[in-house]
Amino acid sequence: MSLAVDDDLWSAIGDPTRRRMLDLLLSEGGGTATSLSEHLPVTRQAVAKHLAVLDRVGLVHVSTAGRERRFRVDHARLAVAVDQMTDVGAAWDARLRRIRRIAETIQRRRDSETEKEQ
Amino acid sequence: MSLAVDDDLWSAIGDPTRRRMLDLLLSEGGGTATSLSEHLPVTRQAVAKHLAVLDRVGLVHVSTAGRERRFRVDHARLAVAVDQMTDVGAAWDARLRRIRRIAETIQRRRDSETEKEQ
DNA sequence: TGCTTCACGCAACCAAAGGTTGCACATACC
DNA sequence: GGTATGTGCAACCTTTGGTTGCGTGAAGCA
Repeated sequence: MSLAVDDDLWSAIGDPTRRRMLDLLLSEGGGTATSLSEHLPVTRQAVAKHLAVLDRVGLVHVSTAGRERRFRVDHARLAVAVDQMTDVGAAWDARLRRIRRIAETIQRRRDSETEKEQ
Repeated sequence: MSLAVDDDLWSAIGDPTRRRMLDLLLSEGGGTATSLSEHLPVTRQAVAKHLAVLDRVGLVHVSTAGRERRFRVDHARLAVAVDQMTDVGAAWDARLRRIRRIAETIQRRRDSETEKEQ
């Protein structure tokens, strides 16, 4: 059960605004702080801070073109993040499934015992 | 592509400490603020605050027994959270997959054109 | 009964994160 | 040159995750 999750990467995609930013960057094939802020309920400065966070954990990369700074998603890195999410989800799912199975076993055993008593 | 994620629920499981708390509560079938804090690198008070957050979004429930307040995981609610994680992961995975497929198509087209030129 | 122990809750306080406004600066465009 | 626009930087505010300190009430024991 490899719950060795990269907390930095996880908390980077944990923020709702940053998740939406990644969505936008993916669907539009890149963007700037200004262009992203136009599709989000926060200011350009807030977006810029989030982009800095995403850049620090390697989820996006910058390329300066004139007075623009265009960001695009690092697909490989995002894939790693997706894997981590899937892993955590699968681990919990398995655990819940196991607990339920045990509960059902106990219930069956109890049923058969009341049957004997009758 | 239902990216209608419950931000409260998501950010509840977004915190690393809270994720570990849920792990502990699941594996030990419940616990108190004090018992959890013994397995975590934070104080009982910090754990208590996290438990309040988890309680607010319905991921755990309390039952008072004497001077103890025992918490246990709401399995159904956690399953919802797991579903959301899986959904987001699947959405991004699909998007990455589609982009890669398009890129490959373009590459193939380019290859066949250079072939013609020769 | 009375004293001690232990789980909790509450309040004050602190640092980091997410957000805002305001302003200075550089590049593009007329 | 002058104006518009994309950025960066700084100050500031609020929320959140964390701490310490202290008061209280139920359990357990002399």
